[in-house]
Amino acid sequence: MAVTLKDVAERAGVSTSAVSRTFTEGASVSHKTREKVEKAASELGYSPNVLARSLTTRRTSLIGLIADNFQNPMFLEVFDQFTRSLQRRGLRPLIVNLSEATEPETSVTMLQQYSVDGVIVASSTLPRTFVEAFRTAGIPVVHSVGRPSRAPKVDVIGIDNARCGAMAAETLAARGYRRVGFLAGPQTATSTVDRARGFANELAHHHQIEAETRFCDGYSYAAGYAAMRAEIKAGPREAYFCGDDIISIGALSALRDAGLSVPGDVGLIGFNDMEMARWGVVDLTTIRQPLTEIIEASVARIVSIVADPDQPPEAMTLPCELIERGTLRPLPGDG
Amino acid sequence: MAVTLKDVAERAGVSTSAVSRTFTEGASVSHKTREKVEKAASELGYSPNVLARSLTTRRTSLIGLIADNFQNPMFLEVFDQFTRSLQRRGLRPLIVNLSEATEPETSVTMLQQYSVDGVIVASSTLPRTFVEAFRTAGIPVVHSVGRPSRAPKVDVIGIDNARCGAMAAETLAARGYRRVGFLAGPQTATSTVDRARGFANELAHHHQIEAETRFCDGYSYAAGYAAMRAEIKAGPREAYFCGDDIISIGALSALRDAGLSVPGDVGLIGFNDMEMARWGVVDLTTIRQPLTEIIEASVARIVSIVADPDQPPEAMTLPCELIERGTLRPLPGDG
DNA sequence: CGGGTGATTGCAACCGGTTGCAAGGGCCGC
DNA sequence: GCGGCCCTTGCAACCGGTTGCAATCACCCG
Repeated sequence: MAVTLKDVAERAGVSTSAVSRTFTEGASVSHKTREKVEKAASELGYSPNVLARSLTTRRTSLIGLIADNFQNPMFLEVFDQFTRSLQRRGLRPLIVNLSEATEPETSVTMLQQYSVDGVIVASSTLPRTFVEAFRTAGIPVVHSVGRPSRAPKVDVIGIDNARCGAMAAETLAARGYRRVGFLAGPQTATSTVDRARGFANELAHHHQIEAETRFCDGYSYAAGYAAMRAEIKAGPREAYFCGDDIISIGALSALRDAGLSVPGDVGLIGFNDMEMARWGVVDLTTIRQPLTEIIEASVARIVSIVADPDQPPEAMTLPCELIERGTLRPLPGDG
Repeated sequence: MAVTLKDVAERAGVSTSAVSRTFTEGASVSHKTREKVEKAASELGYSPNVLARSLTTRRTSLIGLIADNFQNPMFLEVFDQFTRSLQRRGLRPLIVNLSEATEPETSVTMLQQYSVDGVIVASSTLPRTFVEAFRTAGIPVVHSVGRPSRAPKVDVIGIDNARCGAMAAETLAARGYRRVGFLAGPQTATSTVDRARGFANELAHHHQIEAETRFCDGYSYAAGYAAMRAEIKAGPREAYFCGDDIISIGALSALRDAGLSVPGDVGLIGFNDMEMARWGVVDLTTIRQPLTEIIEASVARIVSIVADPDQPPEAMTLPCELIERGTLRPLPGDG
């Protein structure tokens, strides 16, 4: 059916090695042979079978891309950037949607069966052990949007979540909010735990501020909406730090549905600065996570590990910044 | 490095064929041999190399999934559902992000090199010829969210865009709007052209209604926002049919930013019924595209074609329905 | 013109599996 | 106890490539 190396070799009147070499960068082929082969190949419409090649070269250019959150629109940006970045380097993303099953073994086995060159885990909620399972299996892996630590067991690229929590706390404090809350992500997500810790630690310096945390079921609109409904029922606080922009938007909707205004009645500060935060109907004050940089670094890192697997794992922490928009009241004396 | 068939065979004291057969459904192996092999395999942590196997079986379980719009949050739902649906059937999605280059040859060659079993093109904007290139190359292909037609050259699963355009027109007419507009997608997208035609044809029955079409740069928030800005500048119409929910949301934001209320000053009806349309801050009246059904049917179809490639291509048209929310004024006499 | 050099080439083994075929083995009935 | 049948099993060829090695070739120099 498909045209093979042998077909080309026959047509060009050379050995299969010659053909193979024509398609292998840096192999020794004379100009004349190359011409004959290329002519035959293009007449036949030949292109080498990457999978067969991978058997001997031990390179598939396949990269497993694992994600577990398809409810958060930010992940479309994540996919867009990852797929583009990988493609630009000639790599192919093999997607694993982890929404259904989360045992590491399944994913490890599956990606092993496909001989992926490496794996990128793009999740801030998956446990560290999940990611480590790949390294244990000898598959190069990078944890993107993960939780950096000292002496990490796998490569991690992410942000200082505790620092970000503190940043949110400072921001709320500076605006004079006294009764504040943290609408956190799921309690099992390390990112949430760190943000909560940073938030609480910073607020400990501000004795007049009283804070409370409520965990959401997930990083999703529905979870944010439900959490804010519960808050409203219990009597809402003055302002909330939300563990993710999408939670903010859920909360924002719940507030508006309840006839409360933002930032008039309640202030909100989100996290991520996804594209929707900029939308006029949302206009969310938030803490920006440098997504593009994280993704670019993750891809660069996996490429580097694939090329030289014996590198010790590193943690890379990228800086976040406050993006002020319209969901918090202005700084006192600011107009 | 990795453990192979041969390692297992040696350890189990059997031939490689025996091992291969234990891992092949329906092959003839005695209970005793199978036990020995399974024991050895699990001790060694063996799992067969799918790529090597594919060389002889001619099946990779790889399905190319091509998309060209990562600006529209609806596509996260599309990815979620496609990846899950494929995984459920033991298939692996190989993503191609077409945002950068759109020559069919590149994608065809690339997917051919990876011996994908089939390809799903998930786009309502890519030209038909793009999809047909796969069939020409002998790769099973399904055009999902495409434009069904009589005697299609490739399998297509989609909706009746003209009918949907008409539905939008009827809806606006019934609510007594007189000066209406269509904020269309890109002029090159067949989906847009069909919707525009249906919209215009239906309005032709309503002589008192005056309509106009404005094409957007793409199915994105930014495009919708910009288009509505231009409309406002030119003096906005009473209501708009938007070629996509995301365009509606862009338009909605532009209207609110300009101090206009929806549906008080301007009415909006969208298209797709993506999840965000349900959000409180959006609450968009829209025409629902049966995404889940389209995706499920697309996957079922590609599986069927892969199993039996000689089927003539079919077009499948699924029904849409009006979802009434809060961005159009009520029907006259409706309260 | 012979020997030496480096570039080019083909052979054959190999990558990790599958599978047609024929031989071997167990079990049955007679 | 024997022949026959069917289930198991291993051999070896093959899937579509790559690559070490040795042979060949062209060319240069003395």
